[in-house]
Amino acid sequence: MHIDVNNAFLSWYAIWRLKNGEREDIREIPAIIGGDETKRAGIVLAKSNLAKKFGIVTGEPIYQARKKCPNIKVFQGDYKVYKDYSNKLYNLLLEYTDKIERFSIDECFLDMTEYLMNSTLQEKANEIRKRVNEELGFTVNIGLSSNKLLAKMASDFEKPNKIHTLYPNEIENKMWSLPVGELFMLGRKSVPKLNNLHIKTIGDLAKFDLNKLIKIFGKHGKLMWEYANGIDLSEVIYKYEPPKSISNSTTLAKDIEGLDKLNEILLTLAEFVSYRLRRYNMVGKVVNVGLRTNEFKDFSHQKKLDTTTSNTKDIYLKAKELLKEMYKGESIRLVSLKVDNLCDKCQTQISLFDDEETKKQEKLDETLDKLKEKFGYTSITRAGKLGSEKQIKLK
DNA sequence: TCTGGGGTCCTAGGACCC
DNA sequence: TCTGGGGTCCTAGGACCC
Repeated sequence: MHIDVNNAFLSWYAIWRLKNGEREDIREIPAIIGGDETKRAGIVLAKSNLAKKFGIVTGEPIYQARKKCPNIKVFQGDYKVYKDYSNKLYNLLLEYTDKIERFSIDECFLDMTEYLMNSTLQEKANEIRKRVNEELGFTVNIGLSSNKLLAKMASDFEKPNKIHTLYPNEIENKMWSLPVGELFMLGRKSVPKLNNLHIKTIGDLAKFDLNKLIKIFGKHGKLMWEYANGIDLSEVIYKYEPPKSISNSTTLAKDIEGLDKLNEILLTLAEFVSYRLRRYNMVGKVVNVGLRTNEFKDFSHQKKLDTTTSNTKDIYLKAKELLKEMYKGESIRLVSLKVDNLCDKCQTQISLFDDEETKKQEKLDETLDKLKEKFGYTSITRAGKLGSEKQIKLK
């Protein structure tokens, strides 16, 4: 079973508003959830069905959406609200099976093979659909099949508040006539290449020569052919999976130039990334700094650390080093900082060079973290980044 | 006031080793 | 007799997802 919340961010924000005394249901008007335009984050994150009728699509700039529908209402939404409703949904689903994969904040896969008791999958799905609507106040689409890929494709059929099946014997009828870009994992780069091979529909792809696809697309070629034929052997991953990397990035309110200013941003990011790392009780081995120029050119550099760490200072110093070697004076729009190759802190060996300075830094981070937990993340900050604080926002 | 943010996985080239 | 054949690790860039 694949469960997908209809217009998740917008629906959730709508019911939160209603609960907080607003009369207007933003699901019933042309409305979108969007980022902050004054901070150059003005893109459409979710849309109401009426907004969709104007041709507004997720990911496009808000100003473009306004051109399509001049009296569209724009809301900024609230990530905490989304998380809250996502958890409510998850808890309801736990009544049906504990084999749930949280694929994203608004999508779940349920392995129902051992949990049907005396009812059919259809009956269970219908009960879930109804209960979510009545008890939580929003709607979901549910896809049913014998594997994850087909269930996911099924939940994407007609919306909202609907249940669809896509069993192997239905593939030809229900899936093969769709445009090839509708297939999961076929994005905006692959579609034109496939079209050039005269592959327009998922059916065309399914019947295309597998070896040719592998020659052209490598592993991805095999995957897309299997998906087009409804083949997917992957399991529902319901056990906790620790993250493999942790990153934060920020689009700056204005382009900036110069190492000093960029370093300030890096420090803010290093503080946040390492704070999150410590909250997971993990350490990382690789630091990666990414930049986007005002011309939307992306580049990045990465380097291994001598020892795994979650220290703000270690990560910041390495990031600074990377920035220095990659920065050639461009005008910068976005800065990102990622810590990669993570592992549990308790599994790592204590470094031979775990000197006094490292212990001091750990103690400092620990103290700052406690203050942040108690008084809020922004309650305390480093003097070295006071200038950058207003230019970037972190959740 | 033109184009977010957080992830995972893959590929290709180069360094280095025996 | 111009310069083999494995392998691993590291890095940069890119595709895709929600």
